[in-house]
Amino acid sequence: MSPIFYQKDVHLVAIDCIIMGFKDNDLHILTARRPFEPFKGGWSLMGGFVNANESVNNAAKRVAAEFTGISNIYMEQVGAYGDVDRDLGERVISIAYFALVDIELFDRSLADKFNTRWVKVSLLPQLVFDHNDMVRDTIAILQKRAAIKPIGFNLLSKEFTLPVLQSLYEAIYQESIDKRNFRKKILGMEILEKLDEKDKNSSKRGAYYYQFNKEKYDQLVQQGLHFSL
Amino acid sequence: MSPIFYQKDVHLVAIDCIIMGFKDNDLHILTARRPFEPFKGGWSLMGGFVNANESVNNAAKRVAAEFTGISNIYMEQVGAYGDVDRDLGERVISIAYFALVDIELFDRSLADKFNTRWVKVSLLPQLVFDHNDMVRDTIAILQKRAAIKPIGFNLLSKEFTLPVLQSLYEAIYQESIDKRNFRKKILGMEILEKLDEKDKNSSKRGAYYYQFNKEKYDQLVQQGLHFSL
DNA sequence: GCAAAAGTGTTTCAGGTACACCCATGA
DNA sequence: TCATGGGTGTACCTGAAACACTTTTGC
Repeated sequence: MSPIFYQKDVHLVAIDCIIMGFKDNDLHILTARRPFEPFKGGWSLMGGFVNANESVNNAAKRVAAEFTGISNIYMEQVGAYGDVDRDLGERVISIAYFALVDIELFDRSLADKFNTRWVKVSLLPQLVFDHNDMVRDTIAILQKRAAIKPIGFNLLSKEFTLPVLQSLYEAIYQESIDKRNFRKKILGMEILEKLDEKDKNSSKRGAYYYQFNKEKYDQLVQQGLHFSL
Repeated sequence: MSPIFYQKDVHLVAIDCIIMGFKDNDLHILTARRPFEPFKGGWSLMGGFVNANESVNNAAKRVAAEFTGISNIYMEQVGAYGDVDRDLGERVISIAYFALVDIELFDRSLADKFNTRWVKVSLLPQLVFDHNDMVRDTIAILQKRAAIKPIGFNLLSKEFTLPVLQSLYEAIYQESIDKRNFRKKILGMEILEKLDEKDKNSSKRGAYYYQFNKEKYDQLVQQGLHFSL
């Protein structure tokens, strides 16, 4: 009667990573030309398989690091994708994760090695299998999460300007934000530290650099207050 | 170089269902005494394994139906749990789903067959493996989802009273709600239909029955408005 | 001196929250 | 008639949204 008396089926379990970066005022996703059949040459997310001796979370970290050259990447699980014929080659259950990286840290030599490219989310081509679904689900999660948790900073360098931070949130929400309201909100939380240097790359006047202060954020949370953008 | 040249590992993939019902003004979860080693006799969620020829979603539906006798259950994926040693017996990757059922439809004969019991969420005992994590994650998701999608009705009979609906939301949010504000909000959405009959079980005066009207809800959504409780 | 981006406060409005009394009925 | 839960409206307050001008500086 109980399952233990039956032979249980085993499955290939894959990882697919939606690796996101931010540049040119837009969210970008790392994509690769698929080097195998089926769909050889089609655009694909970064993938790999879960090994017997590693946790699913670690497999995701391994895959993300393999394709970016970055360790300690911020990642969250998107979900498991398990249609029988989702991978037309063979039955594979895939667990998707999104990763938020500082695109400056990306190891460009790996782009050649794996034939990868950063493409704007807004210009994403058709991807193989159900990878477009994974991206769609990721963006939905990201929009909700970034509004209530300070995870957006993972997409920026340690030091960033407020105009850049705002354009990041505009890219995430896909809508424009009022500059004064945005600054009021983010500065009002008192989780940013203003630095003395300015970034003069995008204006003559220059914009002050800021840094995210995790200690102050933790205090905020402990006081029962919440991040909200 | 590419993964295809290596032997890929295969895995047992399980389903664990957090099956939720509502009675006695409280959320309840269906639990079972585990009939196998390891942890034989420990409290467990409803589980099963994914077969080679079925989608993960269908496996979840199959498992939920098997233990409740109910088909067409509302379910959502919670996530994949993949620590190497999460199941102390063997390496099993589990995909958790929560299910919202009208507890009236539960087939009580199955409770004996599988040695299951409905336990209040607030009194949940220690469960085997990482099942308590799954429940915790489920409740977090449910609290967010139920606030913006009309999924709570899946926990009630087709006809329900406003006092019952309110106590459901109080159970989900784990906080009391002002009666007048609650009614203002839910009735203001105009997605409920008032019936002529009253429920006299819990008061002498009786409370009117209402029904969720999916058509009206869909209209609401199409107008760009949103469910919010 | 001008173009181009950075920086800065106040008013308005909507929606959430708080709150207390009458009603219907069975026992 | 009384105890019990069902049903109803308003005032207040907080937080979001709208909105325009000055500053800096490289060219």
